[in-house]
Amino acid sequence: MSPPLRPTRPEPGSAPPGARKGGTRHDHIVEDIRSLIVDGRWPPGSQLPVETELAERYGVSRMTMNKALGQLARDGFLVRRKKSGTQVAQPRAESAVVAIVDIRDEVRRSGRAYRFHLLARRARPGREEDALLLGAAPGVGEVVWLQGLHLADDRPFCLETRLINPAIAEGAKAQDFTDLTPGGWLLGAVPWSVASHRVRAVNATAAEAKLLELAVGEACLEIVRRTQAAGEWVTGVRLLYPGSEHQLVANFGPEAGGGPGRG
Amino acid sequence: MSPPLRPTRPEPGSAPPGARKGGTRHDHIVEDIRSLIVDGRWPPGSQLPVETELAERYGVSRMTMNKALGQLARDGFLVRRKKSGTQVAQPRAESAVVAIVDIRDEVRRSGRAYRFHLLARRARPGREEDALLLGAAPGVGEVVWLQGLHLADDRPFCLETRLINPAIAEGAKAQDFTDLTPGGWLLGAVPWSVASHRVRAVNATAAEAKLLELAVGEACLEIVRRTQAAGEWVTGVRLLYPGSEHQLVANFGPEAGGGPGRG
DNA sequence: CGCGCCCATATGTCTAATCATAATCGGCAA
DNA sequence: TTGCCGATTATGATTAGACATATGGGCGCG
Repeated sequence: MSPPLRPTRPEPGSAPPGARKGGTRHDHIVEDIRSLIVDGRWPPGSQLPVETELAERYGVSRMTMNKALGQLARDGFLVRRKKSGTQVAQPRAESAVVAIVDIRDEVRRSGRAYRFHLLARRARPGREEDALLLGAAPGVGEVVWLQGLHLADDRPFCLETRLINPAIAEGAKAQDFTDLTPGGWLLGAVPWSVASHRVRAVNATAAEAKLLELAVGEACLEIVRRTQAAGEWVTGVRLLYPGSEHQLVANFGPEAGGGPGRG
Repeated sequence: MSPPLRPTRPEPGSAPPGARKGGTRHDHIVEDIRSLIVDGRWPPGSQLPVETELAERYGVSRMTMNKALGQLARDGFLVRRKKSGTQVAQPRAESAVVAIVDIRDEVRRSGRAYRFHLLARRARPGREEDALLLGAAPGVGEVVWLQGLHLADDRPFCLETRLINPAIAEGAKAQDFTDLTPGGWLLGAVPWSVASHRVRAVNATAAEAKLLELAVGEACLEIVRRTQAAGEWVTGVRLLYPGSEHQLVANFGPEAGGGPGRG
């Protein structure tokens, strides 16, 4: 069950108390310990010295050490239990997180020119098939349906099909989406959003293939995002990427922690 | 650009100082403010009272309030800048995180019986094509190559192709994978792992389609995971899911935060 | 009127101290 | 030997106080 060698009381490797140059003290400590763990110098399951001793070794107060250890625990690198002390966490599952980023940023980051081309827009009553995009029936009210193409260097990059709740996102009927993307506009117009995502692989239909300039049946990455605000649905969108064009990438440590920025 | 109504100094809604029942004080405050934000009562961009005032209203010290606000800022709900004070964050991008979970857990959670069927295993010198799975050349040493099928109720669920570094993962040549999955075995045998993931949509080749009992060319979700330990590659794996079978789901708040557990 | 300096201010960080909580360890008794 | 119970101990939470730092706005000078 357990590897042959597993130390029990690791030393805080190369951590001379006065050797930091930038950042705050507990940030420095967090980075130091994180590297010790990721590099394998502190294997999972190994016991850390007690808080007071670590604080002494790093030359900080127990509170500062506590903050650093608490952060590492919150990020999934450490497991802390009363009395038992602090241990390096075991990698729990082959889980990961994948970031889905904004399309415009994505295109621009790849050094290509971004453009959005609105293909169609209609205001119509909600239908039953809309539930596919929204997860639930849109209700009796009117919805705004639209379809557009995200272009990278004027070549198709992603096909967007979207439903907007005009009751919440006013102006959706009037908004000109020739330059601004519906997503970007909504982000500015709607107060808040909680969303759920679904990622699948699908074969391109004839219509989709034509718009994306693909062969019929080519594998595409489908991302469906449903956004809510204050309990009401705001928008449902289906993004279709050619499989050859797009990929989701994640680099991560033990659990999922760390995250994008760190403040 | 901005919504018509946007309060500037919101009140800490239903937060009487003595009305908490469980959890710690700053956890309670975090939950309270989070709900205020998610419910839309504190719209993005609105200014919060200063730390000292909030601390007074909640009946805690500034340190505790600071901890709560710092946590909310770390999770992306708030933006804090010196002098300017604390504001509710604008939803910055249409970004999300998607969790990739362990296959066995995944199958079992869907109520089906899980089984792994090893198709082939070979120990051979590293080749140049292995870089596709590992990101870099495997070096001069020997590698263990294997292919197997994850079955749900004895029907193909996922095709796994894997390379293992036997120098690190000893026993890879001898291990019997008829019941235990290679991924599960590696997690127990190898001390630590840092991994990178890539998710794409691909069309099934003839060989893949036959193994997964699909039509040739059917869209599949491809997940490539490269795992390292102590700077050395441990394993590279390619998981191929039929697009109709598999989907990745994410539910999330404003940025990516919140995460799995919080305690 | 415009530019730049200065300071009030709000957050950021850190400390020492105290109380709370939980879990382990060891002793004691049945 | 076994089981229970309390003492020990390590983390967790919280507080008041102090200093650091950045910055936005006001004020003065050119």
